[in-house]
Amino acid sequence: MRRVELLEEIIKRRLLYWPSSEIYGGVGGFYDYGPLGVQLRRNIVEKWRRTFVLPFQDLIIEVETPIIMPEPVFKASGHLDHFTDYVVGCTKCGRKYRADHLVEEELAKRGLKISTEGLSAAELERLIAEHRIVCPNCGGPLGRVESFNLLFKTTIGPYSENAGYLRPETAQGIFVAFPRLAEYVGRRHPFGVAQIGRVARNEISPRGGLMRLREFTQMEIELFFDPQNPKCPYFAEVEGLEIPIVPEELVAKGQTEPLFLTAREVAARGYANEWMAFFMALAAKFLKELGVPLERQKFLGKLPHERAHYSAKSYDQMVLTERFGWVEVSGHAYRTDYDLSGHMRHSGREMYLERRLPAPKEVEVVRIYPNPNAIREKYGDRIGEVIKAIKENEAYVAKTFGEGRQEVTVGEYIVTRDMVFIKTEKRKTDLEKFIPHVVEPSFGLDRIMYAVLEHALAEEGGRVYLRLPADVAPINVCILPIVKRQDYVEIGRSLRRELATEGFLVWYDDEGTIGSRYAACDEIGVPLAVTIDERTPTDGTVTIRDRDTRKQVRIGLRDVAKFLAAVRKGVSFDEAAKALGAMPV
RNA sequence: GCGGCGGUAGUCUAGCCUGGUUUAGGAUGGCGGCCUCCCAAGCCGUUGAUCCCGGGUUCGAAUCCCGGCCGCCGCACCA
Repeated sequence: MRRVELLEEIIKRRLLYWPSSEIYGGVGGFYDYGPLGVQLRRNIVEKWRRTFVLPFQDLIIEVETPIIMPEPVFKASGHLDHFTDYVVGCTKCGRKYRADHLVEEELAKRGLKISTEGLSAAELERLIAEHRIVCPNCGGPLGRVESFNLLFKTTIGPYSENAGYLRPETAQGIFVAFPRLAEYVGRRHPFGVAQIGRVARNEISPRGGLMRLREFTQMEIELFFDPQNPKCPYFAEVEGLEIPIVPEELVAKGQTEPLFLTAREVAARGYANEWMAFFMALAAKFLKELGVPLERQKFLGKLPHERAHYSAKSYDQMVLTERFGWVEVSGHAYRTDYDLSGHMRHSGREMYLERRLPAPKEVEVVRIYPNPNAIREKYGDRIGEVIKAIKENEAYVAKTFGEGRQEVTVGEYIVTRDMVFIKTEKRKTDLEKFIPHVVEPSFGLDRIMYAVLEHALAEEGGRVYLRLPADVAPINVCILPIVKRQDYVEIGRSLRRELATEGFLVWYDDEGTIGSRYAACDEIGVPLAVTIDERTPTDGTVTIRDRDTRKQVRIGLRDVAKFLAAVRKGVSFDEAAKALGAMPV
């Protein structure tokens, strides 16, 4: 725990992050990020984009959607029903249980298999009373069943009945915009949509610093593909990468040790489809490059009852931390067509893509023809709009009536069966509609940032510093005149301005001893330090120092930017020095 | 939400048990200056604390009691 304490102290003192609303006592689960924290987060986000989005930009696009969405979205997504927990407490020992789980388990013990899916609090209470279920811990009587919804609720506009919710995942904004996004990519598939943004969950008890926040940042991709063709065109690029994986079947046996398989093996053994394996391989590489070695990562298969309501298969990417043990930094879910189907059902909007058949086939098409007389009877002059709405949702209308229902809502109109004629026609086509399936990798930025900090912490002798990867370090370089002398200071300040203009984050300091300034820079993970000394004013050279080895070389002032750029790109200190013809010190 | 422990300058911490020389002490940091030419050196000055909040006990509370907030640990929860 000593290392954890050292890290905590640096985080507080150097203001990476701290509890929000502190002067009013603070609220659990909310944190502010300071200047260094913001920069570190931004760099991690950019690295994520460089890993998951930019290389595949012909396939994966990026959007940004609102944090607040209206109630129907979460009705359709299942969050209003499934994001609610029913909790029941023992009146004697005070233990709390998930009411639905408790009822199912207790009745299962008595050989009664029932599903509590969709039951209300009152119905659960009735079951508890009926079957005389008591506290499994102490046998005491159970109290009232209370419901707890993890969605933050708010109202949109001045009318309180217009409910809105803070999104619990960025995904829904993407699903809801699916028709437009599909149009943007020319209705080709597969395609993916990335989103980085804030989400909120009203957690019962936030705990563990950044590990369980009520508001946090997600980096997600919804990858839409044809379930009949689950091939990932870029799979060859990752198939050799290793994935430490504990597949479901081993989790079920109680195994926690991962198998180290290549992405190819993971897909071949059916542990995940190519798309999931693709993202998992990239995720493992991403965390590795952030400083978390593969041996401290694993992808844990989720058993059916552990999965979210929308998921047919899930892996949690876990990393081993000193402070919290194994924590989930990303979730990889196979969401099937759950979300798009749900939104299609609730909104009436079509969520199809088309696949081309190898040979044209004759299909029966159910066509809908509006019955103007019947429509005018009910809607009068608005007949034009109604007909337009019916035409736009022809397939949906046909399907609904096909199921034998007598009315259907399209847009703001209720269309009854008598308002349309339904005709079955035969047609040749080589297109077939389908609702795409979705594979979703979802990353928690805040947790990743913590894991990165913990893994970066280095303690050597009396020295404590952050060995952050150069491309995520919040500050790129420190500029330090060896002493505070006017000509050194001037050179230092102008170098600072020059580098800043070129897009580097620069820390300038001319106060105190050089040793303590090096230490202060190392402590926040600045990879390089430039020192201006007696040679600088005469020959225009400076020394540049490597954070990890404290090794120094001498380069020309005009090469500093090149050196920084190389190191930020991943070139080692020695290689950068060699490439620029640096002189040993 | 339950139980245990904790909360003193930016940071770390002494004092609390045993209430009163404590205008709450130290270290480190910040700021100004001196000195300083390579890995947290020295000197001078200065700045720093709602002792978490509220209430109670008492002549007197950082200190004792109660409630709350926040944090840590365990249990529960984490769709």
